[in-house]
Amino acid sequence: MTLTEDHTTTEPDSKSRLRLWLRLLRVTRSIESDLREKLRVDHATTLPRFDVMAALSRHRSGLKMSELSGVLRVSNGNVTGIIERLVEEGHVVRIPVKGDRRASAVRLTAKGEAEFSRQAAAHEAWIDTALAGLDAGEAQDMAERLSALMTEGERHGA
Amino acid sequence: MTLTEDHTTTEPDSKSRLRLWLRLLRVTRSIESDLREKLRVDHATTLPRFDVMAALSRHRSGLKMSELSGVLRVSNGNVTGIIERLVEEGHVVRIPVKGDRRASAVRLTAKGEAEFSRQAAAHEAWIDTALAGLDAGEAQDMAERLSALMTEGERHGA
DNA sequence: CCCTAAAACTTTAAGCTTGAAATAGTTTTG
DNA sequence: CAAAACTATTTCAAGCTTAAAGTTTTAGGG
Repeated sequence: MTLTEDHTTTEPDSKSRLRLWLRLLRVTRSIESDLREKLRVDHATTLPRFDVMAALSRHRSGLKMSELSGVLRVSNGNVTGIIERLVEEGHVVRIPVKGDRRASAVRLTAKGEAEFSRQAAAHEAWIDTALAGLDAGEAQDMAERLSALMTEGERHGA
Repeated sequence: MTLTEDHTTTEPDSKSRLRLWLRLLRVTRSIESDLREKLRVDHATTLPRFDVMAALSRHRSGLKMSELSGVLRVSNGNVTGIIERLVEEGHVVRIPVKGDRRASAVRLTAKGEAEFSRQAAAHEAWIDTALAGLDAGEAQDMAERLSALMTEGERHGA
């Protein structure tokens, strides 16, 4: 169907895509795994906890549990457990939602905010190192192609 | 330091890289999550199980437990549990390693091979759909950049 | 031979994750 | 207004994941 078809070997596009997928998986898993280790060793935390704090950091006024699981695209029950630990650590507080006794919202404490800014700085520096092999132009280029993918797929009502 | 620096806004490269990282994470997580669901619903299995079977499918003569965890880059204990379930399902068998009573190797059964080829076909088709937004050229391009990243980082002795 | 170090695994504790079932509180309807 | 339908969240069971500790076997000296 494509005009740029190679009629000699004619490897189906699905092969290139599969290869890309495997590489995508390898790269993100590798970086993610290093990231987890850094968070564990240097900050005594985990990636899921970091993700939750990042979300709360972008919403200083707090988020309801359901909003949080919506933003992070994870299950409700999942968030319950993570918040439980963040509350124990004193990084997050629960606040009742006025007018609805079923719901409760969560917000970073001062301690949580302070801790998160340290973590976020380290995180950004670390990602910069991990992706140092790409210059800003390449990075932007890839980011655009990826977001094109996302809007096309349009899954999960992103 | 770069010659292509923009002296007006001068956003640091780390910002582009961070954005790329977040998008990378979003895309792979989204696809992975759909993949998990497909495997669960259509094939009554999980991504880790699929990964193990894929590795064994590429090594028909079998792999020792340690080789398997090496190939998959996961911990030893992890593989133990997954193999346990694959054995229960009859998709994999353990074979003693002659000359070393500590070790044991694993291999796909006939049933395992048959089941895996069904799964692999569905998997490739599904990835093809998920990445349909990229043509073969773009896919190859991205794949190359990613592998450059991997060899540079050279982490975990890849 | 014996003793110690290393190797190949398995087990364990703790945390993440999901989908499904259970709770509790709200809203809609007849 | 009471029953039914719906929402927000938690609880549960099962599986994945890791690091650390424990087991069994092998390999190397002495």
